[in-house]
Amino acid sequence: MPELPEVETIARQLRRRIRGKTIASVRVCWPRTVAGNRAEFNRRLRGMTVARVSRRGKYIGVEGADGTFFTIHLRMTGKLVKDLDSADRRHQRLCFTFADGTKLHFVDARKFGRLRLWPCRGESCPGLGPEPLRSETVRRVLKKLRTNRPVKSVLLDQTVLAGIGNIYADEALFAAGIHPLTPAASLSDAQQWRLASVIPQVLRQAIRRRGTTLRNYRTVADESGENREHLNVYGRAGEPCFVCGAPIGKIRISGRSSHNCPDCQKMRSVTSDK
DNA sequence: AACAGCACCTGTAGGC
DNA sequence: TGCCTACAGGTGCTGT
Repeated sequence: MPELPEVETIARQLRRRIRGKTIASVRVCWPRTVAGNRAEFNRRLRGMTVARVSRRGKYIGVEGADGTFFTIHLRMTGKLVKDLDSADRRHQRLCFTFADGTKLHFVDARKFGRLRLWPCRGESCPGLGPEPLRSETVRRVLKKLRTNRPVKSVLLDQTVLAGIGNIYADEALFAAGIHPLTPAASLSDAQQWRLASVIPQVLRQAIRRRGTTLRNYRTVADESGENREHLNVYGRAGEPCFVCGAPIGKIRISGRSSHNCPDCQKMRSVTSDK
C-alpha cells in the first residue's frame, strides 16, 4: 500500500500522537507480524517511553528514551489506528496499550506488514538507498547507475533509492517524459536531470496532499489521502493522457503493472546513443 | 552477480 | 447469485 508520502504522513501523525507516551503492554494477535524474536520484542517494548518517531524509506521508526528501537513496515495493507471499527476488528494483528490508557492498533488485512526490533537506531534498515527528496541526491544516484535493467525496476529497488513505489515511479517517469522500459544506464544527461528534478517534486507534492488513497490506505486520523485525483498515469489505463489525449498504456515490467503515455514517454532511439 | 519468479495473504472486481 | 480467475500500493527468498 503505502509509499514514501503515505508513510511520511503516518509518521508525522504518529509522532504527535504517541511521543512521550509509555508503552504499558503489547498484544500480538498474528504472531508473524513481529519479525525476529517475539519474546525479546515484548520484553524490550514494555515500559518503553517513546522519544522519537522517524521515517526511513517506507519504514516508520520508533525510538525509546532508553535507545530501544523498532520499525514498522506497512507493506501492502497495514495501517495504524487509534480506534478499531467493526471492519478493522477481524484484521487486527497487534495492539499497543499506553500507560495513559490509550491504544494504537496495527491492522493489516493481508498480513504482510512487519514490526521488528533492532539493536539500535543506527543499525536499522541495512541496505536502504538514500532518501529521494533532494534532486542533487537523486541525480548523484542516477549518474552512477551502470545497470541496463528498465529504469522503472531500478526506481522500485529500495537499495538504489528508498521509498519510491509503483505509483510514484510511474508518475515520476511520466513527469520526466521517460519510457519505463528505458535501460537505466542509457538515460541521457538531460533525462537524468529531468528525473532527478521531478522525483522530489512528485513525492513532496503527494506529502502535502497526505498521500494517495486507492483503496486501503488511511492516515492515523482515518483520513484518505488526496493525491489520487492528481495522478496522471497510475490507474488510468485506457483513459486519455491529460497532456496529449493518447490513451494511457499499461504494461508489465518484472511482474508489476506499469502505466505510461505512449506519446509523452518515448524511448530514446538506440542509434542516437553512440 | 544479476535477475525473474514466486511466496507471503486476503479482499475485491470482473467475466461467465 | 455464485463460482472462478486475475490482480492489488511491497519485499524477500530461491533458483537459474
